[in-house]
Amino acid sequence: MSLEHAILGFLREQAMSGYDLKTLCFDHDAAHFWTADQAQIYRTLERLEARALVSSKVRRQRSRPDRKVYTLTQPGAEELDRWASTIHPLPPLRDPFLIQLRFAGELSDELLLDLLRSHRVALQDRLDTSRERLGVESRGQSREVLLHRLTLEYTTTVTRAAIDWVDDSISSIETAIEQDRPTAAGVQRRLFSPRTQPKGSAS
Amino acid sequence: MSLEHAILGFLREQAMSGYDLKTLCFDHDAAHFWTADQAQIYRTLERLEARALVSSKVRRQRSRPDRKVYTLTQPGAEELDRWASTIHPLPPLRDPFLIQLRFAGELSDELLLDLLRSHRVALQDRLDTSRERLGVESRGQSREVLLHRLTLEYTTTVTRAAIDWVDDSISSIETAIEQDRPTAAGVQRRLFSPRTQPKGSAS
DNA sequence: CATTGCTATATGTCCTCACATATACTTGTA
DNA sequence: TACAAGTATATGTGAGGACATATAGCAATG
Repeated sequence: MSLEHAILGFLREQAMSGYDLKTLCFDHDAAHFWTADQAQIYRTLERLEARALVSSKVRRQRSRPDRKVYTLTQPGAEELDRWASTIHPLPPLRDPFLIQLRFAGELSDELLLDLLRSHRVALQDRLDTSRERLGVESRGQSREVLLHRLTLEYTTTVTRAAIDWVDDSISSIETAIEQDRPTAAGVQRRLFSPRTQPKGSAS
Repeated sequence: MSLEHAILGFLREQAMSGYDLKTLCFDHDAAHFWTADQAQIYRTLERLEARALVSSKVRRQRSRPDRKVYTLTQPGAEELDRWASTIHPLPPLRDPFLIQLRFAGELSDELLLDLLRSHRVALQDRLDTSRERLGVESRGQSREVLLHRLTLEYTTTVTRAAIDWVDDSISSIETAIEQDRPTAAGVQRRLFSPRTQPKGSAS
């Protein structure tokens, strides 16, 4: 499981509590390539401890709830290395926006374009965030920092490409709408408008 | 749910059985942006019928098992339109390969590069497949065909970008390895090798 | 003094998805 | 004639993940 190994990876870098993993690691470091909610992290830690891949000890704190600090064990480190050196099959793409686009045939032209424009805004926001992090977090030449930088560059590269695709798609659709419009002779050359739109001169 | 609406979308285009949805739609048409196994499709159809978004009738066949053909109902069409015109939040990126890369710090240089090269092969295969489909399936100017083409172009664009990223990453790592090598003076300038590698002159 | 917010862990529940298996009849092949 | 492969639907089960809620003490704010 990916989450299990992500946790093992973070614990290799530093012994931590579940709370730290959530707030420091999954909400920040790994936020651009993997998310996990708190319940999931705690239950995964339990499972990892049951399998002796991590161990925990409670550290009492005055004026704070106790912390359960998890440490990577030797078997845990071995499992992480084994997993990290295994070639895993590429999981299939899975994008709900493409379902939406694929079946947007009945939408009005304006609604369809709005959908794409909103998608672009969301992607641009993601791009801005990852670029900002690239500038701030990627100083240094250690192997760890380089690998971390590469994951951030992945997000920026792929998101940039997605934005380009949105722009091209908007252009394609606008062109199709243009060609669909009545020409000077008032003849509808191509039926691009959705079927729910008026089709001829009726109404 | 995305799968529900994908099924509604396919049924709007053509009344079909669960078997058809699996073999004709999800294994081909939608394979580049959403996959679904057979059990999932059948159970989703049951749920959709219980909510009256689709209706079914059994068509007896000689020399074949009966077919349960599903048709989109009016409420189903309305639900599809409603969903398709709603702006949905962008789901977070989620890529197991980036976890692997992020925690590949202990791997040998060669293993790390092999991982990236294998990933590149898998991506190239995906790119070839989607390009081929773009050439074959995207003839025509109807709105449906255009939208379908756009989804295929998404896959090619984003996959192409991912391949470029892999290539850049391989270069970055090779450069780092190069800089890590002992210089003419035999001095290790930078610790790029993983910690499990020999660190100094010990043994 | 009351409320909100932060630190910290834990549990319940539901949904989606994946994998395996069962059934049943037919056609094509060895 | 036996076996595999195709057509077609259905069920069992478990993993992974999302959301909500509970508990509990302390700090800061109004």
